[in-house]
Amino acid sequence: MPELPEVETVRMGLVPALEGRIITKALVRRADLRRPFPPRFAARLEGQRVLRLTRRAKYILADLSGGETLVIHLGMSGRMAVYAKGQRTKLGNYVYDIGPPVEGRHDHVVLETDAPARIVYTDHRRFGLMALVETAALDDDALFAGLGPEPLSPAFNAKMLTAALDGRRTPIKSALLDQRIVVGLGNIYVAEALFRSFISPKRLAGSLKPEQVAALVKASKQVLKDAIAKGGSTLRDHAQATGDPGNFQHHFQVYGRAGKPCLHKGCRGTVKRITQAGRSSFYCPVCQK
DNA sequence: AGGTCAACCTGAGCGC
DNA sequence: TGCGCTCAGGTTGACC
Repeated sequence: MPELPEVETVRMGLVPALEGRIITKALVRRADLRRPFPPRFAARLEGQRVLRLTRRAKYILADLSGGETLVIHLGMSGRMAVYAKGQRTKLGNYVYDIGPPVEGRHDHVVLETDAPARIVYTDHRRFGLMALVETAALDDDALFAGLGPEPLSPAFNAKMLTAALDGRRTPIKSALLDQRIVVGLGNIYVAEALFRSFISPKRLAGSLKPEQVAALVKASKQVLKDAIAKGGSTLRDHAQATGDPGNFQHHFQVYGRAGKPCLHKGCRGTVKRITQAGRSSFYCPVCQK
């Protein structure tokens, strides 16, 4: 599912239910996702107050009053949905109501807070993860050490990206997916950012001209901002914390548009789909060089 | 060292 | 109705 805009959308939706609230109950319905849940996971969450809810890369971070941070990754298909007390919400095939513990087959974690609210983590592919890390040592944890800068921060700029791409013989598509270079971009937004900057995904990372690097930085920031404003992109699984789908999929300019006309003004090209590093890339061979 | 690729897992969609 | 195949917002470890 989620690249930065989807994770950020979910995080913002969780704030009213979690930030400043006490986790009154935690239910963990299986032993693992992509990795095992931490030992005594539910017990370490219950009674904790969530001091703040932030995001780093594609991880949601909940700093807890006891000094640990709950780290959540949504993998490819993870969702987190909030149900306020007394509110009935239809999500997929299931109807939830706070009170009776009715969950679907892939609802792996349920948190309740004194908001009051119930938060349900759903992930049918189980590529997500949850971890507990000492807040003070967060940056040193293996999950975060070595991550590149946040794409929407000033730390992600042309100078920095030029240095990171220097000498790299991997396609620019692969380089941008590498979270050690810059975090948050995934298959969709890399395609969109390259399209907006007229750069072919096949170009070797180290071969970009300075003005192309600058354009890529600018386009990356802009497409991520645009997508956040639309609640992210829903292909299949992404949902905002309300359960509603995102809207940015209606604004894709190349992703998923193979065989359709290039949308760049004056370009008569046709969008092409190729496979790079085992994943689909979409681009216009005519105007993306 | 740097780069590519399969593996993790389930479900949806398609052709036959 | 069902089977087999392909594909899907990510990350990682094994391999060249």
